[in-house]
Amino acid sequence: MNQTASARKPRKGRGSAGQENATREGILEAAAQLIVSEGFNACTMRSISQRVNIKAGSLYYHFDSKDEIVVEIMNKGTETLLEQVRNAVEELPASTPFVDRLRRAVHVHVSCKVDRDLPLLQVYEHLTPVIKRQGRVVRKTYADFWKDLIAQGKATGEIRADLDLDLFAPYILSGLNRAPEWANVEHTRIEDIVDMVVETTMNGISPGA
Amino acid sequence: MNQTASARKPRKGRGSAGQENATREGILEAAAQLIVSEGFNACTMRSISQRVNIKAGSLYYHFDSKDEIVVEIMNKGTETLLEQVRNAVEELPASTPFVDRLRRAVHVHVSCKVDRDLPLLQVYEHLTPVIKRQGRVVRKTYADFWKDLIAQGKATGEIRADLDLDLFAPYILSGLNRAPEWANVEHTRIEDIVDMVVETTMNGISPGA
Amino acid sequence: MNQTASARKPRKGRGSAGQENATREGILEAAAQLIVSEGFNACTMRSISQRVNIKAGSLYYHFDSKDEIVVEIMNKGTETLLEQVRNAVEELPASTPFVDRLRRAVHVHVSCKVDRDLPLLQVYEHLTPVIKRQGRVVRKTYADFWKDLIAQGKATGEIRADLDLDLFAPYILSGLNRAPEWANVEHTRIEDIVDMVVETTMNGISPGA
Amino acid sequence: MNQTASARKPRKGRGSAGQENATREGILEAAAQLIVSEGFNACTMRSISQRVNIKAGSLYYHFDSKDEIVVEIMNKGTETLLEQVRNAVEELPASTPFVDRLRRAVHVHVSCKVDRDLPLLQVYEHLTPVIKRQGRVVRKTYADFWKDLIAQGKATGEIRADLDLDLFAPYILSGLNRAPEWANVEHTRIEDIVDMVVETTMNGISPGA
DNA sequence: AATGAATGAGACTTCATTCAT
DNA sequence: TATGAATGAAGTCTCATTCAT
Repeated sequence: MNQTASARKPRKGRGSAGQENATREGILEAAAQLIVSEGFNACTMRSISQRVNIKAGSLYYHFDSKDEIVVEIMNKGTETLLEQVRNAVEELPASTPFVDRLRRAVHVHVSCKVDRDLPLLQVYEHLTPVIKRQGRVVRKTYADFWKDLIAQGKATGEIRADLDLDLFAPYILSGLNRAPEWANVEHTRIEDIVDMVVETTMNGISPGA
Repeated sequence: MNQTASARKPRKGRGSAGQENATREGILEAAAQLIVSEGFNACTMRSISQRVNIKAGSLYYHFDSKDEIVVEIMNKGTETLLEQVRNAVEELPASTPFVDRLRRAVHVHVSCKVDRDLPLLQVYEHLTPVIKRQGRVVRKTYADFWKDLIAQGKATGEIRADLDLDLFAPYILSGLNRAPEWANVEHTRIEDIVDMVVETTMNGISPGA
Repeated sequence: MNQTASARKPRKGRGSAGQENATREGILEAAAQLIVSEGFNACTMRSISQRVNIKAGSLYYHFDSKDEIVVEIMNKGTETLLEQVRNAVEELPASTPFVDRLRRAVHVHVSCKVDRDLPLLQVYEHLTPVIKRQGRVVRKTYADFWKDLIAQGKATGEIRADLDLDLFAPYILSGLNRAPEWANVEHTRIEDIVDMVVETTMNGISPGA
Repeated sequence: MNQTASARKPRKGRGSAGQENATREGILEAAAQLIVSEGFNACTMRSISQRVNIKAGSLYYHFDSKDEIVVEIMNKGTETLLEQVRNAVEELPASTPFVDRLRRAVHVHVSCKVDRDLPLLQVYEHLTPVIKRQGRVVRKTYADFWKDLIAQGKATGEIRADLDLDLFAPYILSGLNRAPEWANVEHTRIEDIVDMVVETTMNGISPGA
């Protein structure tokens, strides 16, 4: 179910997982905050360790390398986002029209990507392609969710049958992912962003629609 | 026209500007290639200097800092892109319908972003938000071009009057910029990408269109 | 008999010495294997502990320091070697001529130094002079055995009376100790090595002999 | 002629080789001194750099890695030793009997291995097998010199024809190399060592000789 | 007996930058 | 214009060791 979880170190052992996980999560959270607020280069093992109040070397008790930390952050971010969006959409009544499902998904996605309390979800945009590559698998899972979502619209005839989902899904996600970058979040209401995206996505920008 | 030109070192002074510029351009080109092919972290002052066949310290005769190099690359990339796209669109007869202008712009934009011979144009995606911020001004110029383009469509009634360009322009650009990332360039024809983008942008994905 | 025994931790106290010793030996064996197969630097407290299936910190219940481990290995190696060689020689009938005693000693020494199942005996060559210094006492015991052996030859007139044993004994041992290093053990029969050593030692390399 | 020389970095460029080499040599010398006097582990990049009065990072201008330094020391040591011994032997009149050639070679070898002013020549015994392996080639050259030397003795009938040089040469060298270890250099005259080695090597230890 | 977690010292290395020549 | 040599700050990581539990 959780694809990266299985890749985690089996260190924790028996029941003390609570405590163990606390430190691990703390490290991930701290690193994510650093990346998002100060930039990727400012996220050093030393700066991370300071935020968690341990010494730099101690990080290596919990992770094998800085890379492991970064990759786990990246994937956890995507996983969390998937969870949030999926849950929100699945909460909707089965009869909900596609456009409303879409709106819901877009809304949650953008909200999350902009929420300062969820640094893990914003890390992605700060990473270099070289690192991003290590998140392909998880990211594909997320893209697949969107493809499914739209495919359902196709099935009910609410979406054009000839739409190539393999092209369209990543395309729309690219636009959404950069919301924090292009929308001056301070001065734009999320609802306006969502409305614009949903409206143009469904009906396009030509007046005939 | 060249907004960063004023930031250049006033050193050149005499008449040998030709020679000077050659080296400058060489450095920028080399750095861009490195960033694109090996990743931002692999682009060090030394690796750059090797590609230009000089020693690391000599770079400082041409640039004040690495930052200057990177920022200039970034901005030059955007400027070149703007030039390419603008020229292509302006070449069209004045009577060209909006949808064809759009198609032209999208085509050139995507082609450039994917062209391995134009590393400067691909650097942007490899940069961290922290650095990207230093390219706001030039990037705004490029966004303004797109806003203008669409605004013309509005003026002729080919585009819905209520479209908020301040939101829509950066949104569509985000999707386009990441084309190299989401479209498996090896297996997808650029024409297909362009068609999909133009079609959904104009008419949306609902079947009514 | 066991000169390092007195250096051991007095912890064991009670009666569970059997169990205790088992772990101690296991640790020493594991460390020796590591040193011999992966090199001295690869022998860390953690790598040792992994081989014994305990955690690094637990090693300190059995030993005070890594140094203690290494020194004990080194000395145990020498002690074992002494035991082996001495037993082999003492098994010989009292009337055995010197040359055959020598041959026996050389044979056992070289065989042991080359035997992959006796890592403790091969550790010595992997140590730095700084550490080796801590094994002087035990090593002197071993050298004394050889001096005695040759002295017996002197006593029976089978060896030249003017030979300075304090110089010669360590000299010949140096050559023997490095057998694994200089003899390509894969392609040389131990018997050939022994024959060469004994022959040249007894009669020299000049043809007159 | 000099097998490692060609492996050196071609950095120096044109004529300033004198200055360049000075620093390089200084670094090697300093490192060798550290290894010999304080042990291999005490020879860190920092401690080396302190002795040369530069900062640790600056060492990397002259060498690519610590390994390169150590390996070069090791090989330079062997090469120098070869030079010394070969020169000394070749100085002898062509008519010099084998035993005197041998004595000369042994003398120079042992003297060098014991001379505190030639730290490079003593480094070898402080190295781990893992590192030593990287010196095989050069060391083979040295062993070959000794094989040649003895082979000449064979040719003139001064040495037994049936002696297996592939076994004997490395064997005798092992003993000689450890001279500093086994001979208490403070209290033993080098001449006595040499005499013992030459005498027993030529005539063996049996009285018949 | 053993472990989980951490420490502190220090290892090697990289890199942008400087500057006399 | 360019270089050789160095710097200083910082980076990631390793390791022997400690100690409360």
